[in-house]
Amino acid sequence: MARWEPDARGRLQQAAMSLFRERGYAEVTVAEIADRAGLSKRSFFNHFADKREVFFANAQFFEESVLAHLASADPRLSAIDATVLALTRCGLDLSTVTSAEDAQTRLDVLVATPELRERDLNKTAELTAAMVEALGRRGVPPRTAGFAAQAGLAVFTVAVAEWLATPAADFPDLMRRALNELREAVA
Amino acid sequence: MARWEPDARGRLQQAAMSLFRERGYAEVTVAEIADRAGLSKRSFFNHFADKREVFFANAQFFEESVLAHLASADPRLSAIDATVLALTRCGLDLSTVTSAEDAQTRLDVLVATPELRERDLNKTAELTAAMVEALGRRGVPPRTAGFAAQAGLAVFTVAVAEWLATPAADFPDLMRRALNELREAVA
DNA sequence: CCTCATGACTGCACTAGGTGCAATCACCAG
DNA sequence: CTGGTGATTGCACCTAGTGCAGTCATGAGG
Repeated sequence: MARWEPDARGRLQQAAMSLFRERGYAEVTVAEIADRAGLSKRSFFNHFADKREVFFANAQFFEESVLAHLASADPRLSAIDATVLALTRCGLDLSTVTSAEDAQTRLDVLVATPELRERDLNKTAELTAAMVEALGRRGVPPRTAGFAAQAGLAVFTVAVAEWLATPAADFPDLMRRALNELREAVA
Repeated sequence: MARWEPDARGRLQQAAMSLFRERGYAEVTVAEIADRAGLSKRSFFNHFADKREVFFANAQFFEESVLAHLASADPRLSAIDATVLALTRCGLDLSTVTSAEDAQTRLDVLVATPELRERDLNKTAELTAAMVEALGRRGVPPRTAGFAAQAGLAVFTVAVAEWLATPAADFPDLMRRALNELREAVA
């Protein structure tokens, strides 16, 4: 028998998410999360830098996915096309892993908690920076890369919101439409 | 003689900014800020919701300025044109009130402090939402307004960075150039 | 079989951000 | 003279987060 139950990090994440869903982020203490996971408060902070991070434990997976798709996109594509393509594929990947309801409840906790929205913006900014770097490796100048990455993510956000509202819709099509709307908006 | 020195809020803000410049945000405690302003820690939290807010005390002024310019822009202008115009005027206003060095040192503290960068993203998001609402009052549909506001702010950020690097440059021209670059990037 | 380094986990003490509540007291209106 | 207002405060308290020293099963090597 193992000295400790396996996957402490995963247990903390699950305990946290269920508690957040039950009572809301603000009403849950780190000590409670750790308790439910069978660990100490101190151990929680060995696995997560702060209380907010546990909510974004799988967001890193998303970032890696975007970057991988971006790296493998046809080098002849323009910055914006490569970005939108990568995010489209990412969205499709995500929709196979996560159900629309899970995504929705997660989003509910997010929008209900200013502290988490703030951190979410930060994650998005970090992702943007990483995408700029990835585009840089494709020879895209930084300024252009910054605009393309921000535009791509704006389009993605809109498309995901649409998809949550109508899960039957075709995601790549939603991305195309949103991109066209953005183009018209800045023209 | 007044019971209390006037402008407690302003004193707190000044005390905070000078301490942040001297030793960096993280090395300063709220108690120290309150001390220097001749107030108690408890009073600090009567004026500011948390430690980060004191750094953005005048950001609200900027938001009001943007919205005023947006409301007074020619109604025949497109969403993106009105947005960029408003931000251009705002930038000009700001450059008459604040010196480039002050803006630069403020920016230095910002970029050196993850906690403040996070809050800054939040402020930008709130401003975006307010701009979307203002554009809505001009009859712009929400989706278009969202894209225009985000694009405008992306352009503004780039133009301000350029202006800080070369304060002699013509700000409206920097805005025009940045907007053109964005259009090319998403085309 | 012994030993030793490793590494996940823990307890403890401590700092600092943040809140609720009751009290203070100059100022001002009636 | 009196009572209300409002900025300020002290105090008790909670929670997030950190540094440090210690525990102890496991696994490699002698």
